[in-house]
Amino acid sequence: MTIHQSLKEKQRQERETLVLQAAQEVLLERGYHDTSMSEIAQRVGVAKGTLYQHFASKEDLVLTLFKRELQVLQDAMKQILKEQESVDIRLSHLVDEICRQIAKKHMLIFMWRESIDTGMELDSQLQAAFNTIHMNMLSLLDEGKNNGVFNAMLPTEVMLESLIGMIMSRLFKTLRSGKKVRHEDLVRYLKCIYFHGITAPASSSQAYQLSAEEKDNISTEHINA
Amino acid sequence: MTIHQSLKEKQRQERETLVLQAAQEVLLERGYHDTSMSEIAQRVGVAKGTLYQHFASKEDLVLTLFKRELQVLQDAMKQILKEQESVDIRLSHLVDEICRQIAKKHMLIFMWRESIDTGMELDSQLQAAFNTIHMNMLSLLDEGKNNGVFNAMLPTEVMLESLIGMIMSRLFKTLRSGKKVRHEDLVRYLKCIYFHGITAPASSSQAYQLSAEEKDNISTEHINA
Amino acid sequence: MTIHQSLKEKQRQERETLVLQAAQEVLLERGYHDTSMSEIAQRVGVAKGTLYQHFASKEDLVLTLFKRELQVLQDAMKQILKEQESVDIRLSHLVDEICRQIAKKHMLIFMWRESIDTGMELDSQLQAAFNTIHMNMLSLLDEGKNNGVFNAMLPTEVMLESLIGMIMSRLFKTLRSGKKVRHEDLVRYLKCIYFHGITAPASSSQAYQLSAEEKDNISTEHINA
Amino acid sequence: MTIHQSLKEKQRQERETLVLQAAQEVLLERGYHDTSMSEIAQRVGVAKGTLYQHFASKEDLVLTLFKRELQVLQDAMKQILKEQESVDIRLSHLVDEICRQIAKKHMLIFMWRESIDTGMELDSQLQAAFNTIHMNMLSLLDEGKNNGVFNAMLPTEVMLESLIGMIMSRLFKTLRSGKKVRHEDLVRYLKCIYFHGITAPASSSQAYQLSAEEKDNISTEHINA
DNA sequence: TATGAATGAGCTTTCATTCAT
DNA sequence: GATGAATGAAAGCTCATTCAT
Repeated sequence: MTIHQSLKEKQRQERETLVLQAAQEVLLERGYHDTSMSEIAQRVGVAKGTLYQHFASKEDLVLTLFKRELQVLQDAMKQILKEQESVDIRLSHLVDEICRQIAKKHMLIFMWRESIDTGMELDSQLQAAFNTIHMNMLSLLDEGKNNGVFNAMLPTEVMLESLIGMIMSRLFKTLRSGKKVRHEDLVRYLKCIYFHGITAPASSSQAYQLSAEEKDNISTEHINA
Repeated sequence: MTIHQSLKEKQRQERETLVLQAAQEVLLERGYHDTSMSEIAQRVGVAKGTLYQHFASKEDLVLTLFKRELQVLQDAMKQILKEQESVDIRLSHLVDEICRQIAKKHMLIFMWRESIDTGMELDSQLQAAFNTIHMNMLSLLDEGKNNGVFNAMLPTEVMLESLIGMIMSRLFKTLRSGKKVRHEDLVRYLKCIYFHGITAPASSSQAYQLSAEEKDNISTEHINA
Repeated sequence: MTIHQSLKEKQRQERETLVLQAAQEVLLERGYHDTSMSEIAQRVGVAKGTLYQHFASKEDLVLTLFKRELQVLQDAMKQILKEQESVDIRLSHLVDEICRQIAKKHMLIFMWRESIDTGMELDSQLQAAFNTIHMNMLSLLDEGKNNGVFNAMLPTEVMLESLIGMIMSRLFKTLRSGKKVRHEDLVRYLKCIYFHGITAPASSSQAYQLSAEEKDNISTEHINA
Repeated sequence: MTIHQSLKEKQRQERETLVLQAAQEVLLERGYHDTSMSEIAQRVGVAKGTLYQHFASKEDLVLTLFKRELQVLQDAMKQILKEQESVDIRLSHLVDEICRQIAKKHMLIFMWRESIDTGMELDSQLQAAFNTIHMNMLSLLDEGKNNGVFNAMLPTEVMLESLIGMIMSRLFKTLRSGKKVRHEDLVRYLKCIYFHGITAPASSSQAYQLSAEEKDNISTEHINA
């Protein structure tokens, strides 16, 4: 009986995953409003009604998808935060991870936009997930400011939002789709700008230059990570 | 006769402006798809049909709104590009201007998002306007790279997209709505990060430091908040 | 004063005629439902509101147009009926006249169709006009039957409707538009069929005869009705 | 499974037929433009949306109805053309059939009118069906002319259009609705006029013949008038 | 439990008619 | 009188959701 149930439960999970994958596809192709329950059902190969056995509504379906995606990010983040590295390197790794997930599917960008633009009342769980990520990143930035690694004169919130803005921009859609820039390079440039700005490194004093040591560090650890 | 006509024309313009304002409101609140012609009409206090005397369709209405907003930006940009200042200062002024416009109404952010996310076929005029702005900013960045002011190792496109990403983020919506940061400070921080990155300035030289003038302007309470 | 009034009245009449002409044009091009008051007004070069000073409604406008057209037919008919000719020749002339009017503008066909197909409640005047024409033609046919010129076994109503059906068909639209047949020939063929049928003229024997069986089947009660 | 499917399919067909019947009713009562999907739905007793599960659009619904009706005519025509009878008898049978169908529901008349008057782009299938019927009738008439049965001096197209005009007139609507004439008689009269004209048959023996003198009279006066 | 036809609220758009100027 | 912007009822159509099978 238990086995039977767990088998059924397993099948249920599998179907749910299939639905979420199909939903992701359509969502990314058409956007929230032009995504119809019919099309999702069709892609999975089930009837519309079946979707409603897994999800209470279209919104619920999308929210669930969002949560799963966020969970992946949260898990990766947990690992990165535990690393025995300096803040800047941990932050660098985190950026790598986010960009990697974005590169796979632009779901993160999509979520971020939808959750802001539409009224789609983020339910408490999703809100919490966003908050956790938010807090963790703020902590990282604060730690860096306390350590003298990051500029203490910048409000941490502004630092965070700037980073998210840069990452969640059209960068990946536009530049990657045109095949102009390799993903790794793109991320490296991004981090370079975020950490050091676009101003040219001072030739004489090396203010903006990276020391040879630092360069090695970055190219091997931050950038190539 | 001329007076009569100009009076009617004036009224027409006024009503059209009212419609566009109402549309802007609803658009910002609900997003394109959840904005209904009914609600716009209701807010202006006219009948639905009246909207169609000014605009051929919902899309036309929104596009017109977009064009007006972009025109303001384009005009300001024209002035700024003519300034007899160094590239970094001109770019700084441009960022000021964009942020000022965003602060007034978040229409720019909205436009930028909608124009990317939705298929809403940007008509050729709007496309051209976007391109002009894009080109001008790329020129500015290239000039800076040639002058040795900006980091020549960064691809100009990436520099541009990063800037736009930072500006068009939730920053203004989130931080300004919470009244945590004064607008001027917010812009200053933003530029600081974009130009110099979040890394702490090297102790010796002042490369990453804010000018004395700038420092004074930044109220310490906010920075330390 | 009277002169002044009559001048105004004259202008009024002229404008009304212009409106009716424009209406006719659009009606013929697009059909009743796709004819908009706006387009009529535009073609005349007046404002929509002006139309309503002449006609109470769109339906009234069209009805008035119909009446004028019918009046022309009625007047011509009056002359023809007075002719000192045999019935068949008078009928022939009448057919000529109707076809001539149709050829000028297909308004007659249009009227006939609209007045049947749409519910457009024919107002009493128009009804009366139709009736008058109807009666006159029936009289002509009856006279012919009494004179032994027309086949007395055919119910007059059927004779009339057949004639109208033939005339008001696609004939003029189709054949004339393709320039296949000259108008005069077309009318001649039409009358030939109506008067003599399509059967080949008997060279020797019974070309025009009905079989005995058919004759028996025609119930005399109906024919004499 | 098959049984289950066929049951569903059957129900589907039934409902579709109901919709088409209701559509036919309203169409006949009000004409294409004044027929609303709402009213059709109301008469069937279903929601508006249901109609769109069967037909892609209002036009599609009507076109489908037209095709079904034409198909019935085409099938009957096929049989008639195969008959081993003289052309005039086959044509006579064809007229019988068309009139029979018109008598049942005036859909044929309606179709014929709408297809001419409205721009309703007859889709290629319907166009083809119309053409087939057209061609078959022209062939029949030509055959008759070649056989010396029909008057070879009349253009076949004119013969055809005259016939259609007579049949598709108000005859059935008007006369049948007044119950003045029995259907069979009506058709017989119609054919009598079409085959032999309204002119009285020659007095002496041959019921329907014109004397040579009369013939001359008509051909010179009526026809050449 | 899966199905998919049915539902109906709600959307964009049209246009005859009105009425303040 | 002439004007044409404003009106608003009504149309065709969509799609998330329900529910009988």
